[in-house]
Amino acid sequence: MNEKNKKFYLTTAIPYVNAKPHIGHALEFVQADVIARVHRLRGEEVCLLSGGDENALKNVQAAEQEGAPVQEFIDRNAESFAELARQLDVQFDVFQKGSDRTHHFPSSQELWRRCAAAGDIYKKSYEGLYCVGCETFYAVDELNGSGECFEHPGKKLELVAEENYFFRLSRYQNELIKLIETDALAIMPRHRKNEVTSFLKQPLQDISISRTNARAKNWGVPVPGDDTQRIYVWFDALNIYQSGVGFGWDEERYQKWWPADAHLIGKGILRFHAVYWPAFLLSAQLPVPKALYVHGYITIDGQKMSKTLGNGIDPFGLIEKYGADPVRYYLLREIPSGEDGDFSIKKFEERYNGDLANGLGNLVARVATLGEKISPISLNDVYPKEQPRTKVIDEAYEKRVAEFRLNEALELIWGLISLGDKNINDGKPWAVSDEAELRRIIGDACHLISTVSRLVAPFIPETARKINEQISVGEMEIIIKRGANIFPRLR
RNA sequence: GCCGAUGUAGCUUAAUGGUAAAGCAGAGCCCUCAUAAAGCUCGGAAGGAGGUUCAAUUCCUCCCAUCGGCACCA
Repeated sequence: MNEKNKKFYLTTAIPYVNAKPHIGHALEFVQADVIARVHRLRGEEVCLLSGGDENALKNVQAAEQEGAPVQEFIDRNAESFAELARQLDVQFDVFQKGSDRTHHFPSSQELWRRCAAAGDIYKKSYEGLYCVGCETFYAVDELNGSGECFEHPGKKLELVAEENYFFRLSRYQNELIKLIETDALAIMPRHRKNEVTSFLKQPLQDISISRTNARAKNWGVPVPGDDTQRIYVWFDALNIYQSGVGFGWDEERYQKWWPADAHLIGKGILRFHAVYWPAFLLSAQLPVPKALYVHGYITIDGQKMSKTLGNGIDPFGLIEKYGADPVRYYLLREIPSGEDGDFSIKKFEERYNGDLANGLGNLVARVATLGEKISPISLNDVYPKEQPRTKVIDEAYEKRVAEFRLNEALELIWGLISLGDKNINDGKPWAVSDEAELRRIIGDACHLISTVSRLVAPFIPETARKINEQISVGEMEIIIKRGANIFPRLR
């Protein structure tokens, strides 16, 4: 296989930047980073994209509430997301902002024009109950007993008719079903795919893809050829996946990267990615993404994250206290990749002490101490006996990553660590006086550790680097140098 | 309410139509190279009720609980 020339284009969801990032964003960033690093280590050319959904009305409202100019507000929040990525050691190749007028605006307008050219965009008037206080539309069942919104009781809602542009989603129903059933657009985990296919059994209704300037507060991408309307945020935000790699402004770049090999998203936005987005692309006669990886949500101490409970965990504080790798490790190991998971400081510290300090860190420390005296060890003196086992684990690992079961990939690696500890206990190198025998035992352990380091590298890159500083298996010899404990035990 | 998913040891996760596996936590033993680390042993589980089957944790039905979606809200 010629993997050297393969490209791999992965995206995170585009967070809307009306507030600072929380631990859920950290989860998604880290998961994406691991997948990207795995492909990079295979020698593929990788592009990992994130960005900011900045054209949403919520951003405008949040900015107003704070009394800040909208652009300034979203720039500040978007920067906070980018900063989180940096602190987590997450390497984004592109961070595409939705408010970028140079690249993103023309790109979204191009997508619009293509859909319009296909005859899939038409005007229709829409009627709804509008609360002036909230400046949003409400459905009847969202209102209280007297037909008023909960935020502004006593205030009558207005029946507002508005003319918007609609997208002929209904036209793509059959194509979408085929796409998803055949896994041309693969959705993982499996039950998320079922959710979408069952939704697609219902007749699809066309969706509105614009807002009047008044409702959009003159914020967002203008509709091509109609400056009284703005493009609806979802039509626009999804296109960040394309605008970030050149669609509408750099054809060569676009051809190189598109279609995306995978979009990593949270379960709450599955429909937009599995139905609306491919439909827009089909209409525009553009390739659709190949896969969706869907993760769950994080609870804190078993409870939903909520502002009113104030139980949010600040990812920045966590990284500052424990370091990036332990945070990455927890999110990747404790949270099943495609499911909901829980975060608590107690569990975090248990994972840290159990897996990182007593497990990985301790194994490296004991081998480094035992081996330093006889370093360097010539590879001629070593026959790595765990090689066959390593190979099996290697294959299983690849499979778990491809299936978006990152937590299980880590579980496999920790099995190898356990084996390393057991081999040392059995070999009792501290009691061995025969030097050849000692070299054999220690060399073996070093081989195993270097495998662990290689496998663990996409997950906890800084740790892999630290391991290699202490134990490095080269072409000819193994060099061992005892250093500081990689994960000092907590307490 | 409708549609869907999930429910396995104290916790986090596996596998499986035929004796339910692992890690952490707990108890005991043991080693001493290592971060009062490691290793070994032990106890401990399938939400509830039915059904299909020689046999169900696995397939089906119902109920309960949790979660998600129910479309122009990101």
